[in-house]
This record gives sequence, structure tokens and C-alpha cells, in this order.
Amino acid sequence: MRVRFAPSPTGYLHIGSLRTALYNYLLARHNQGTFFLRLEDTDQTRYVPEADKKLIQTLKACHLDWDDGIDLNEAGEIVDKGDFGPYTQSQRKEIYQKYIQELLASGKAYYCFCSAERLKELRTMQQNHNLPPKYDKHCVNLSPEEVQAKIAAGEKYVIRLKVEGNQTIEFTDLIRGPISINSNDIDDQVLIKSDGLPTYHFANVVDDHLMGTTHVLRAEEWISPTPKHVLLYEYFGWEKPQFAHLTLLLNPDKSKLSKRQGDVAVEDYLAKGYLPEALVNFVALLGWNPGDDREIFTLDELVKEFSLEKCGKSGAVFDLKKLDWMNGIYIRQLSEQALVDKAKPYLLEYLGDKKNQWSDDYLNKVILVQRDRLNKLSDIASDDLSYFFNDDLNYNPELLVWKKSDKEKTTEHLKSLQSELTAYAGEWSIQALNDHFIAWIKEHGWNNGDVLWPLRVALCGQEKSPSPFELLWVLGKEKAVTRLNVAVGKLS
RNA sequence: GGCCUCAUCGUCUAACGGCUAGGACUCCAGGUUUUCAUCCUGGCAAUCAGGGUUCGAUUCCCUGUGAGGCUACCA
Repeated sequence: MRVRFAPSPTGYLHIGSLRTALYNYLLARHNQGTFFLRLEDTDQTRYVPEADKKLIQTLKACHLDWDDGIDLNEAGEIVDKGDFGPYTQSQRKEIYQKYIQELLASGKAYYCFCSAERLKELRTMQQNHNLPPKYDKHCVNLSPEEVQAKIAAGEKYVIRLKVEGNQTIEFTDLIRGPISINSNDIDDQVLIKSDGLPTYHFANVVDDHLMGTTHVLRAEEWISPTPKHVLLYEYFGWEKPQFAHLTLLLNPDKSKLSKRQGDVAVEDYLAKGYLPEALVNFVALLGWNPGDDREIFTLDELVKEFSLEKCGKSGAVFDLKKLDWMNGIYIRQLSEQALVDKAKPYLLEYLGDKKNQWSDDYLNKVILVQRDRLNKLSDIASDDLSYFFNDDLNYNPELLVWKKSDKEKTTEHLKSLQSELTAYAGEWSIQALNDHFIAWIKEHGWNNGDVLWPLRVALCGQEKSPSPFELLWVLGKEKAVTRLNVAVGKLS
């Protein structure tokens, strides 16, 4: 088994393309086959500089490795590795020339000199008459002499696929079963454009054959063009690969997932602090399921479980809420060190110029204390956490008084807390602080809420926060005592 | 318009033709010796419609409807 992922360098890696790349990867690895990466850059007008490099980097960030194809060298330049190169289609012009000549010679393709204007007129005419827009084979019967004369005269031309009418073209889709179509519904597809480069259809078939592709796994939007590809394989007398078409990823309104309705670039999700492992896990479940209730999978587990038979046929809406949930699970699975390393850059960026006012240790503690509250790493950059970085807590004094307590009791508790904290010489850990102060409250016969609520508010000025002991742990004794002092002052 | 594909909770999905249509996300309620979050428990919520085939259809067939894709010298 040999499969490929063949993106176009037209921008970023689309989240749907990630899913296609992933499924190809999983299919190859599950079956001990090979997986290769080809660059389909035949449309020069849509080429975006550096897009090819970013594509490779994003794929690598998601840990989808390939056996051969384009890759980045030490210097960050694109190079070929493997025996089937070049893997960039724009470098394969001579190869396509050779094969198109073969088709021309066997009468399966023909030169077309029709101008863009003529084609446009033809199309509007057909639409006005409610006819399917299709090339009218105007140039199909040009004699070799006429063709030579026109070429010699410098006329622009394309080369088209010759499709015979009234044939049934069939193929079996591994996910959807047999699909057949009448050739009357297939256009005489342009194979070689006037710039000499092939269209997707031609390059794709030639390369898949030459590169030994056994299974073509791509998105549903390619079902309709597949009969053209089948025809090409037959014209060449080549063995066809197996086809399997994946479901589309959808916007909430069920249209094809697009930029207009939210982020579609994998790099944007990574930049926001979605972990690649979570993204891969999430996207794997859009159109495939393991057949049981499990939802959390490592890449290796996916490799082990994946099969085409478990792939669905209907489109899947990309649900950000569920992604957030899953990403949160992955964040909570991170080791403390890994979490700190990954979240720190977001915090530093948020703090900007002021970042040097706090020690590394302090920032690490802020991150660790937020662990259960993060759905994505960038959540650490939140104004809700300003009390960690701003000593001037502007809160209403009444907030200090717990709903079941009163002002006098609260003042007393705050004062007691202050002296107890000042005297505290035990270990400075969340657990030790918790144990000590809970025991201390119990000794005095107080309610936890009576004491801990004002402690929280004194420390952070808010009613919602991590536990008071976590706050203490982060802020440190000195800062905490000061804030308790301020709280007492506010109440008097 | 033509062709192709698809159709189970709001969303992702499960269910050899056979229990009360199961799980997850979201939402709601309760619990976890203080709040939020995490975690746990519970709840709301679906077979597009109409015909067949069958003892029995979510499942098979037909028709309709709906949705999406393709219909470029883009992929």
C-alpha cells in the first residue's frame, strides 16, 4: 500500500486538509505501507510564497511524518527525499509533456485553440438555454496540418481530453461503494494549460501512476471529477488506484468549511494554543469512529484502530466547543514542566514590557494554578488574572463579607489570618498551607466559609478564583499579608 | 439547470433486520468539609416524509423532500 498527501501551496494548511493528510497517514501506517508528500503547484497564479514551507512545518508539528516526498533541509530549504522525485509538479513539466504526446498520438487528446472569449460566450449561451455548460468540441476535428499551422503562427492553445459519448464510466469507492456516470456528463477537460503546465486532473493521474500510488484518499469534492481520472487511467492502460472519498468538514450552517465562518488554518489553531495532539485527535473523529465509546486517542492508538470501513459518509460540522473540551483534557494531561513551557510564551506576550517585574518562578506558579481552567494555552493571557500582576485591587469592601457572615466577624477573621500568616513558618506548598489553615480554623471552631471567603477576596479582589491556598502559594507571604492589611482597612 | 453524494438528539456519532435507539460535546440540576474551574452523579434531547419487502425496519427497495459537492486554462 502506498498513499500520498498532495496539497497546493496556496496559503495555509486547511483544517480539512489536515484531516485528509491524517487519514492517509493512518491508512499507510496501519497497513505497514508508505506515505509520501507531493506538492501540487501547477497553478502559478495561486502560488503563495513560503506556503509550501509552512505546509511542511505544520504537518511536522502535528507529528505526521512521511517516507518520501518534499521536505525541509537543515537550511530550511525545500528538498526531495526518496526515489520518485521530483515531488514538486512544476518541476515535472517534461514528464507531463512526454505523456501528453502519447495521448495525442493515440487520439485520446486534442489541441484546442479556442479563445477565452469564445468559451465564455459559449457558456453564457448554454446557460441562457438551460443547457449544461460544456465545451462544444469545436477543435476536435482539426487536421494535423491545421494544428501545425496554428502553432507555427504562434496561436495559444490548450490540450483537451477527448471523451467519447454514451459510455458508462464506473469505479468503486472504498467508502461509498460503486459509482457510475454517463460520459455525456463529462466535459472535454483541459489537460495542459496554455502556459504549458498540466491541470490538476492530468498531473494527478500521471504522478499517482508514476509514484506508485495504490490508494487515493481525498475529500468528497473530488467524487465528481474522478470519472475523468478513471478515463485517463484507461486511456493510458494503467492500473487504477483504489479510490476512497472522505466526508467534507462543514461550517455550522452545513456549507463546506470556509474561512468566512471562523478559523480554518491549522497554524491559527496551533497559535491559539490548541495542542497538535488534541487537534489531530479531534479531527480524526470527524468522519471516523473506533466502533466503541472511546474518544481520546494518541496518534499510535489511531494508527492501530484506523480502518476505511469505519469511515462515515455524511459531512461533519466542525464544533469548536467540543474541540475546546478535548483540548482541555490534553492540557490537563501535560506534565507540570510541559505545561509551563508551552503556556509561558502566551503569558509573556500578554505582560509585554512589564514581564521582567516578575520572577520566572512566580510566572510558573500562575500557570500551574490555572491548569484546570485552561481550554487552550492562550487562555492564560486573560484580564481575569490581573490580580496576579496588579497590587491595586479595586473591589467593593462589602464583597469581603461572606453571605452567611457579618462585617464584625469578617474583620476579626482577617486580623487573625494576618497574624497567623505572619507567624507561619511551615512549608510553602499548596497542600501544607491548606492543611495548616484548615486545621487552624477548626481549632477555633469557625466556619470555613467565614474565614476562607474573605481571604480569597482580600487576595484577589474577586469572588471567583483559584482556591485561597493556591492564591497564597503564588502571591507569597509578604504580598498576602499586605493585601490582608488593605482588606482590614477597607472594612473599617 | 444538469450530474454526483449524503440523510439518527442542536453538534460528533453507535446500534448481525430483533430489549426502553447507546455514548460524547453543549445546556440544566445535584454532589465533591468556601467560590470558579476540574472531577462525579443525574436530566433534557434524534431515526426527514410517504410507500413497499418482512412476523418484525434506524437498518433493505422505491418515490418525494432536504442538505452538500461538482459543473474553470483552481485545486
